[in-house]
Amino acid sequence: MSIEKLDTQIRQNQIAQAALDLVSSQGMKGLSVAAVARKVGVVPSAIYRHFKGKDHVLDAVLDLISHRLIGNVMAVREETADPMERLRLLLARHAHLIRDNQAIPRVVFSDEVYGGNPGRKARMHGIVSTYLSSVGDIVRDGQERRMIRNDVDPGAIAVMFLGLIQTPAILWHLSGENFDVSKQIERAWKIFRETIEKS
Amino acid sequence: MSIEKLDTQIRQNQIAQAALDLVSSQGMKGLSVAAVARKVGVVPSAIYRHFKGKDHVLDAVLDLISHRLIGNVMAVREETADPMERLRLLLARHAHLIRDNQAIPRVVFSDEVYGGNPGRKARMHGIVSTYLSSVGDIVRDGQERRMIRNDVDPGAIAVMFLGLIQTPAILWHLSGENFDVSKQIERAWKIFRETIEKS
DNA sequence: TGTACATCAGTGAACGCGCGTTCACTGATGTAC
DNA sequence: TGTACATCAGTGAACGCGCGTTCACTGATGTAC
Repeated sequence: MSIEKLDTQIRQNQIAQAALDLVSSQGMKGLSVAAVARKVGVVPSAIYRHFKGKDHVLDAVLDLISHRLIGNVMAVREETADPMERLRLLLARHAHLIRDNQAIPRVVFSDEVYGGNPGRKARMHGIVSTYLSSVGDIVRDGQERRMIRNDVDPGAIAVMFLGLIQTPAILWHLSGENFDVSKQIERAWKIFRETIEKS
Repeated sequence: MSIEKLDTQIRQNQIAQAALDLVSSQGMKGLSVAAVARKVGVVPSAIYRHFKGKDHVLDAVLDLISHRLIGNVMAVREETADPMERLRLLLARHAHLIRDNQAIPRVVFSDEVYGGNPGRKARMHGIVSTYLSSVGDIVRDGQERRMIRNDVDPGAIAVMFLGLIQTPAILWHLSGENFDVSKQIERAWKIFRETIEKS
């Protein structure tokens, strides 16, 4: 057996990504040190060369999720300057993100963050809050530019916005990936758009 | 130690309720046979007199959740005949339900139903679908009575409706129960109402 | 350019804990006589 | 009304499995000379 050695930094990235993939495909119970190691092509105990323990691997997964969310916001900011268009694109991106990374809802609702370690829960709260703030910023910008009605709180809009995707995402998975997310999102967006757009 | 014997039916109810409470307070990892037994006041192995195994206890929890949801729909149907008012009341009831039973999102997203046993996942899908159908029925009724605009699909409205609650519920928990769910729901409902109401 | 050495990623065996489940038993409860 | 018996809920010890983690080791890699 040829033993290949790689830098800790490379391994950390590989391990975090492998962990995220495992959670996406098999849920939190699929996130075992052994499974991560197998996926990376290494023996379980080798994981401890790069992470202090399983908990730290999970923290790295939170980092990945955080980066994905922030990345989507930055991407739509570059794609267009129109606030309404930014929201529409972000909606589509978020839908894709959750589809590709089913890990996200699973991690958010897992015992490990939802119920366990208070620090991790706070961290997840920070991630979600940051994301909502970004959405709120887009809305506020739209209000200032008189494109979005300004008798509504940007934060409230942001929360509703996120709600547009969550339920379809759940239905999509529960239905065995049969639920038509695109169609639902399209319909919901149409209604949502009329609602908040300045007439 | 005085040994008290109770009917299987009574015990099954006690066990299911204890299990639901445990998940609400400690998450899915708190749902151990030992913990359930302790809560009921019995030794772990006694659980097996009333359930074939832990999986069947979880199934009983699904039953409870299903009944709670259906119960809310039936309740608002009795409270008023006005479709719009029914939706408003259901929204409030659902918010309370999730607050009191944090088990609901945790169970829905748990590996046990979200990823594991396909039968259980299908069952959860049935529960959610039934609930959404009920909401859709209320919407359709409103459309037929010309109180809700009929250029929108009742099902799409139902999904959006559920989305109004889900995100606030998550934020409420992640924030350490600091997020003001009532305020968000109130604002969101106001916007949602204007949107779907026939003008 | 080649060699000796320090560093550290990777290995494999072993551990200990939590937890679901089994099983032979005990003794409370309700019923038939 | 009282007694014998069948039923079955409750007990406690024991098991086996999965899994996170530890530890002494091996040997690949890069560097100093």
